[in-house]
Amino acid sequence: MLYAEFMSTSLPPLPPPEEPMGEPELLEIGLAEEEPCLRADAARNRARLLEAAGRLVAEHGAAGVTMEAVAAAASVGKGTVFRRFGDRTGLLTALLDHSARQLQADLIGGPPPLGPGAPSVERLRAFGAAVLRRSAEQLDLQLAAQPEPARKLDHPTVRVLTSHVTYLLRDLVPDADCELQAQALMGFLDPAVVHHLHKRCGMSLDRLESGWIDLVARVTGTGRPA
Amino acid sequence: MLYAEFMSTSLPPLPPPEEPMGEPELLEIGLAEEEPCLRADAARNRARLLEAAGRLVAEHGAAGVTMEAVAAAASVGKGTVFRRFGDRTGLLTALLDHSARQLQADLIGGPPPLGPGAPSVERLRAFGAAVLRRSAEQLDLQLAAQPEPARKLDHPTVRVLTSHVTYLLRDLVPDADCELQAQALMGFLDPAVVHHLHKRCGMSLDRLESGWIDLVARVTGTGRPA
DNA sequence: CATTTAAACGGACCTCGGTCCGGATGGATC
DNA sequence: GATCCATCCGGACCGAGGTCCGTTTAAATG
Repeated sequence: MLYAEFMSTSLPPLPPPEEPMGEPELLEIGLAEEEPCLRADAARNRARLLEAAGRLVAEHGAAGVTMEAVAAAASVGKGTVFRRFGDRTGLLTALLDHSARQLQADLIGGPPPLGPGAPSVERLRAFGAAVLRRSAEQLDLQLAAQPEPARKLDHPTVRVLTSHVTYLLRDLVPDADCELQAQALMGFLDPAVVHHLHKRCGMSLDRLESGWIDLVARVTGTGRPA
Repeated sequence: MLYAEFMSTSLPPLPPPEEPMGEPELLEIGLAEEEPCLRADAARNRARLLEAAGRLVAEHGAAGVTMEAVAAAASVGKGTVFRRFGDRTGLLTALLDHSARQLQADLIGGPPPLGPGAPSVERLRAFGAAVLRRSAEQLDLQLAAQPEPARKLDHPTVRVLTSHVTYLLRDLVPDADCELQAQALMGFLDPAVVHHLHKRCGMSLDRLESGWIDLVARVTGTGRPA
């Protein structure tokens, strides 16, 4: 099964989908689809809002990003913020969108070992390292952007990553229940876990990365890397 | 190292503690210590509030448990609810307290395979099954009771369970970084994950339980059970 | 241009979690 | 039983997220 095909059939709504689906070229499968065409003023305000939000994060941390504050900083009405981004989570997620797309692009078409070309085990190891690094960089934003627990795993961005892991696992341990094992692996990369281990318990990122490598080795039954 | 000793030294605040610590008998290590002695009226109100909250959960689900509603239902002032339980999370957690204590007691002193007496690998399998069952029963409450992501893993109740898993892993894979592997295992049992897989994706609890057994086998390097 | 309309705007308004503080009260002390 | 004070009580109050709706405006059409 082709990667793009797998990703597109494994992503859609909850009940596992059926339609075999046609073709690749659908790179940004799981990200907020570009609002097709925004009216000029809307686009301008959207840009203003993102810029204002970014500034607020830089100045006061994610906690300082109040919807009213953002609206004010962008000289825009509060309602506009909600219409454009839905809710606070949506706004914060939009702030992370660039790096999320970058990661996805690297997974799908970047150079090995993250992208295609390397053996699946190595891709899986590189995946964890990349996500760990990315989480560490933007931890407060990542944490603040999480929706309520009941929905966090429904979020397209997360599902794309989980699907990617599932895809790699299918290659490595075809007899296992890869969706479940993928979920277990992803759990380790959850921003909340990274925050707990790294910030609260003071573990180094290197240690977390080693933990990931080890975990991958155990789950896939491959030996530790040389 | 004795279990109680391990649990008590591995639990305290973030920076890994040192003091070797004295002795066992400290069963309820990680649960909200009983407020020593409550004034008569305070105790009465506390009971009323828990009863009212329980009723509201039963009637309208966890989402229907508003602090003001609980206060009203218990014929008590809103401030009283917060003084007693700190915040909404505290109230919901108190509602889960009984079952949490029960689980802890079973782990520490219950019959095998959950309690001591069985081989560690079997205890670990039983642990997952027990947590999975418990989560499934009280999913909405478990989800609603979660504090903000940045703190959820600091919660004593969670730390006790994680420590338990770490303890078992030390016996099974002494050379691994057991704290990290334990965290990975615990991730699979997170209510958010259970909710996603069971409710949203429609996987059966049996399937999740099998996934756990398999995960344990992989992480510990023991074969699948007979 | 004039017209039309879907889309965007903005801020009043609502709810809910959480805080504060002046007043009431349980219970220990004498 | 009178006194005293730590504790508790209650509800006014605040801030932040989220909704609503009457008004404005971009831009497509003729």
